[in-house]
Amino acid sequence: MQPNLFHDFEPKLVEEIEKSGTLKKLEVGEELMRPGMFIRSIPIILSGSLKIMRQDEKGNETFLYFLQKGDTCAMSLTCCSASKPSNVRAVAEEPTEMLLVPVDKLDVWMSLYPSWKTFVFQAYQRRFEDMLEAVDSLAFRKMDERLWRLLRKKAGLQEKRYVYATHQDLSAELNTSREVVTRLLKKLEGLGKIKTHRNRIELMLK
DNA sequence: ACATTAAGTGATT
DNA sequence: AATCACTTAATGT
Repeated sequence: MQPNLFHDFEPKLVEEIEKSGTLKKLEVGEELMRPGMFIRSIPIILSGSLKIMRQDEKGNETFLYFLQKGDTCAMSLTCCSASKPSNVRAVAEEPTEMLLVPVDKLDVWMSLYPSWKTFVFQAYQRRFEDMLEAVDSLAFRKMDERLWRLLRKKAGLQEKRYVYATHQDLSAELNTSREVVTRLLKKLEGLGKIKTHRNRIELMLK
């Protein structure tokens, strides 16, 4: 085992992990867990990476985050202790090795080893940060809709009108960059929804 | 004609 | 989607 990975664990804890953990290897694309599955052990990634995704009813998947060397699955931690099924899907992004630790050890180690508590805490913190990023990009991918709404709002929701504003102005209102607005406007123009002029946008409300 | 500002583009992360 | 670097087009003086 790689001692460097567990350098801030108490020797005693490392010993326990080695004793109770089982090694598991996944090839690219192999699934570790899917929504609905119950988990009876939590993984600690030794090498490679796992892609964690959320799945909606129709099977559309949205990326949540990657688990890499030294990471553990925050979902597993909560699912395990609450005996709830998984609500995410985990697939190997590359050949991945991990250590599977039985659930029942968690609580014991939690109270026994401060470093384990820290490890778990940090796992949550990192996951949370990654999730925020995912949320951000999701929220921002609605930019085309936000722009279209803004234009209609500025046009006063009336028949064919002009909006007097530069791309810069619009981008400032939407908290995005001028280039993005330019490109989205061009897209809208291609769809025949608007016509662009200098300092002015013409809404084509048929 | 020249300078300034708005708009368009491509590449990169 | 954001940033950067750069080009091109429109406008004002």
